[in-house]
Amino acid sequence: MSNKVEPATNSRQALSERGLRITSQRALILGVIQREEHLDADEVYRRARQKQPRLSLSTVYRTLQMLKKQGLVEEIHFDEAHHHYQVKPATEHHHLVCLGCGRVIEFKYPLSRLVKQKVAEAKDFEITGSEVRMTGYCSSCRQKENE
Amino acid sequence: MSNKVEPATNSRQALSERGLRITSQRALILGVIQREEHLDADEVYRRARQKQPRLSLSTVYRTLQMLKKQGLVEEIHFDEAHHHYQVKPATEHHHLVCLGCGRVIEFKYPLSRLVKQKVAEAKDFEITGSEVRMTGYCSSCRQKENE
DNA sequence: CTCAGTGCAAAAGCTTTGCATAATA
DNA sequence: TATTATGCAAAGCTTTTGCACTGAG
Repeated sequence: MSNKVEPATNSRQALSERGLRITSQRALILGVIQREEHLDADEVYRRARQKQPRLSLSTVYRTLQMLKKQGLVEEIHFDEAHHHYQVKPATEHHHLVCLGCGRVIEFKYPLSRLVKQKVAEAKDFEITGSEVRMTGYCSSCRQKENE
Repeated sequence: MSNKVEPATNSRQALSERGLRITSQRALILGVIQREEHLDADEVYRRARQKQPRLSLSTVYRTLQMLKKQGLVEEIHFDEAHHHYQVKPATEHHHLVCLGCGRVIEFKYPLSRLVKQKVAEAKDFEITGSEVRMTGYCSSCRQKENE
């Protein structure tokens, strides 16, 4: 009950505490990625432009990069040539990427906390983010192959 | 003792079994990535060109992509805009990427076999590759920050 | 001999950057 | 008002592709 705060509020606070300005563009972009997970830059752009048509793609890139640097957003890597973004999720989940159809399936991965701790200790490394990404073939793609 | 074969031989076999030609370029590229881990395409290119100056960068990209499709090579994703490659390692290891200095630290991760099995069952997914990537700050970067 | 693979050059993304303008604190 | 952030356009990267030629099988 103590630190259950509206995430948008949280992020705004984090920004202004660090002397960063809260512009309408940043608020909008933050809203978009809070509403929907692992969008790429262009998808964020297209959604945001519906509310603010003069928004530029460079602002999207700059904002995403800034949020990443501030630790508010994670960059995730599917098999493609570009990056996807998500606000740091409260309940950690990771990704299964199908090499056949490109579909991305999420899975919860509760062991990671333990693993993180062990790795952090062993390597004297402060871990701020983690991504588990597995590739393979989903059931429907395997079926197709056997026809 | 039974299936401990020279990896290069292994890969060549795998290719010819699938009706793919073994050209001097492919042999060379395979050799390069067997000798050194997580190189990016351009690094592979530069090393390979020392032995075969007429090699083209497109061939490197095409070969790496083909080897990935054949499951002989894994694509790994550091924080940069391009991909790195490694032959599928016998002893699985993953990566810790320092956001301060960019250094990449490897770590062994024995739990993954178990996790893979569980995830594969739960999601009905055939897993062919996995990558665990953690980001954060290494000890020397943390020290610098506290000075 | 045939067709898969290569080299070259050009195209096609995604992402970054310079600079003048606009907006926040 | 003093900066910081934005928009636009152009540049910069990595990666992909078309096409004629070469070489493995």
